[in-house]
Amino acid sequence: MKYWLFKSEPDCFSIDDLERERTEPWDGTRNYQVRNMMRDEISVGDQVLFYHSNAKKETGIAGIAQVVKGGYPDHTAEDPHSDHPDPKHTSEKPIWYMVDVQFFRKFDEVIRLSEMKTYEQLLGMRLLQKGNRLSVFEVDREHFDFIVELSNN
DNA sequence: GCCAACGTTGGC
DNA sequence: GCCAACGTTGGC
Repeated sequence: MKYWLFKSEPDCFSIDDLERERTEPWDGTRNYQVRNMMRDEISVGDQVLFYHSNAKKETGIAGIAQVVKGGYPDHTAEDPHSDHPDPKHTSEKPIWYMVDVQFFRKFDEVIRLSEMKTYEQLLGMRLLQKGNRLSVFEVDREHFDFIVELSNN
């Protein structure tokens, strides 16, 4: 089993939205590195830290989700009215992929980015490295476990 | 709203 | 293949 961090702007889609919907396709990713992970690496049963980026109040990790469907073509790319259409993507030759995630748990309090920066144990996390703009990346188990512990305090 | 750090595009 | 210009991300 692998661990991941998925970023979402809460104004657009938050942990509360996922809790209400229960399961959602993580569509709209238009970055090749993320595409490769969606297509090849993220699989059913993997755990996901749900990160609120660009949040008005609390930027940080808001809860946990679980992958319930592995990579499959992101058909929203075919829809000219979607947020991120791509005419080069077709159902015969898909370019973009997505996975389905299911709500697992919402943290009582968002674990803020500013708080995470204070823990030596998390310094290696990609999230805390300068210039990191990937919206999806793998998380080490130790970092995942540490964050889950923080959420229980 | 500002701006640093990327990623992508396109001319050459 | 290089690289400037442009667009996007995302913290602050």
